[in-house]
Amino acid sequence: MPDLSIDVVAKAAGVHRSTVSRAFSRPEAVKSETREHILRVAEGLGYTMSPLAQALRRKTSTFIPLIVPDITNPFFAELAKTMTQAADERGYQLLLCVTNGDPAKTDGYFTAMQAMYAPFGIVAPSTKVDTEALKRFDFGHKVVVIDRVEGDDAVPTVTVDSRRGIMLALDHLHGLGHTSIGYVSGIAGTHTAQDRMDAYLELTAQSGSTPLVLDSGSDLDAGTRGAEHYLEMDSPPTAIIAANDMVAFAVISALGQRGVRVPEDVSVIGFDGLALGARFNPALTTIQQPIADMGHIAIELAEKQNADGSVDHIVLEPQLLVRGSTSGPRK
Amino acid sequence: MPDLSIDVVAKAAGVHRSTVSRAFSRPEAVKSETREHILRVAEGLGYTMSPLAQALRRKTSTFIPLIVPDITNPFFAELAKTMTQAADERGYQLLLCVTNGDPAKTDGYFTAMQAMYAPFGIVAPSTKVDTEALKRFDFGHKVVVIDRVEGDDAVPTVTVDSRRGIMLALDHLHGLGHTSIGYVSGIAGTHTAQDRMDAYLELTAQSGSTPLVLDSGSDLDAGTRGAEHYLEMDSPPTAIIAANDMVAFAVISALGQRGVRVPEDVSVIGFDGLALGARFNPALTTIQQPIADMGHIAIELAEKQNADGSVDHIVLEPQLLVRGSTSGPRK
DNA sequence: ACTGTTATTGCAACCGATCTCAGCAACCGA
DNA sequence: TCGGTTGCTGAGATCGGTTGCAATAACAGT
Repeated sequence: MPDLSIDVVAKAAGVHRSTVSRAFSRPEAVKSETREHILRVAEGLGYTMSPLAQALRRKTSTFIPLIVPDITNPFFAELAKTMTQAADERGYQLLLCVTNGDPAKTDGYFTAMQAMYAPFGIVAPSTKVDTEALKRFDFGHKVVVIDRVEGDDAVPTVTVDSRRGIMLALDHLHGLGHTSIGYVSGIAGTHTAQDRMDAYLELTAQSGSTPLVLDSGSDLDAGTRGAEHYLEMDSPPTAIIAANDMVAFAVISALGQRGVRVPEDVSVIGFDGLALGARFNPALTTIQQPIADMGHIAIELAEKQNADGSVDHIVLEPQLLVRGSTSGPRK
Repeated sequence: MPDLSIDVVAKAAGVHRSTVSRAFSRPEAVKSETREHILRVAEGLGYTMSPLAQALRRKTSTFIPLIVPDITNPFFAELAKTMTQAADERGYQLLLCVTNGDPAKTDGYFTAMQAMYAPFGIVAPSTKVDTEALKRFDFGHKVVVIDRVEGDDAVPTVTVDSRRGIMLALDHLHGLGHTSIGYVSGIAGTHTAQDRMDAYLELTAQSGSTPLVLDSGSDLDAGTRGAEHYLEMDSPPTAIIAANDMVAFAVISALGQRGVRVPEDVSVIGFDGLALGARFNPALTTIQQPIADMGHIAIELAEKQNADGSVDHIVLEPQLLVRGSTSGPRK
């Protein structure tokens, strides 16, 4: 592969390299006739521009980092999927950055993205986002966060309406005849997690029942602990809301190991709407987040911010997805 | 952030930029005194080298693409996780490339990685790898494949011993007293999938039983179809081997919806050893692949190939992981 | 025919490093 | 003291593009 630089194309097409450059990146600045000729020649040679060289000169690249705590978590995986899609639809390349919840790594990724002239980045946090920390890196580099942030200021966000989601879950369960409904958090740290829990607490109280938090831990073992807690109770709830699908899986699994059946003995509803839920045993009833939309919107927000400086906060509507893990309470 | 180039550091340290360059990338070529001074100054300014500029000049970067068909599949997610880890332990940045099984995209990613001077790439395929296609891009760019390849030649691979895995599963099931054992493929395309199925077929025949393939489709609905097939049988098998964990999940879920219980009515064993399996209902017995090892080894193989041109084919040992989805056959 | 646009294209500096080559000082043995 | 290493640093070309500016061509208007 004879090194294919812009100059060899230029020579082959009989023009100067700046013309080739323009033919690619500013088509309207070149006579259409010439442009087509150049493009044809380039095509023939199998030439593509070097994103590196471009980025270096332009001081802006097409690398966009997606910072997630754990790609193993299907929620982030689905997010990553739709985002890679959305990204390369627009000519970006997604850089997957996995932090394992380590803030130091997050910082590292930020400086790296800075150095690579990333036009912006997407953060799906596992902790409350430190807006100040973000600002430190905000010299021309924008970030959009997939979570709510405190103070509502400089950084665009996209989230789903947690309260509305919990309300949907509660309504569904009430409609089925449940009156005693427990909650397992299993996630903590993000504002979203907080919001879901708060919504549960408030809405339950409002409806006259007493909230019943089976576990508020932040790891996946919350499922196990929640199940144990459930078993110890004199009159356990007839339904359980899990803060997200993964926790719901864990709860059902732990319950199952102890002989409690879902939904026969207790209904369980999750929150996320993972594709995986459809293959669970039983298929999981859940509050579905429009993950695909979130990915696209995150990128749109970032581009919009870059273009006109506007900072939006998009809140999406969740949807109830009824599958097999909920039913009427046992008499 | 006053643009921090190598020149400003050079000026600040009172040396030429080439000395700064050497201080970073070839420390032994600079008087230790000078070097330390430079490093100190750089540190003070908060300077880091531009990976872009480096790559452009050196014609080799630290970007390493990981090409997977679907990050939503937990197997690839776990792989991606350990690989990002392994990658940035060695100073690389992993570029996640999701193909959705589209070979055209794979091609696109290859040319992109070529353009970015990636020192090598990792491919976890969803189809039989076309070695020839790889070669087209092999001008200085190496690839390691997470699957077996035909012909065994120029490309390094890492896989687990499929036959051994199936043997482990079969032994476990036999030990439990099962004699009639079915198989659901649910994946197809890769050599690995082929190998697992072949191993099942052979080993079953060898032990005198007749193989019983419930479904050999390649999508996840194989689970559903397999379950239906199972239900239609006069004397269904007492145990089922699924070609991978995801399919096992699907099978158990589909079976559950039709009132068949695992492991009471039928035992199911998966293949992969996903962390998720521990949270399934019931927790999934499975053949565990050493995914973390695979990630590290893949990178090592690539580096080794770059260094001394050697092409290795590593075959790892799978392990039986007994959890709750298998038990003795019902009388 | 002459001057004032406007459309195209070439020139050359520049982005932030790396690397070969050359220069220079200190050091070595004779 | 002198030629011959050896060690360290500076110069300047180069990687593959981009872009402001100048040059030329083409086209109007009068």
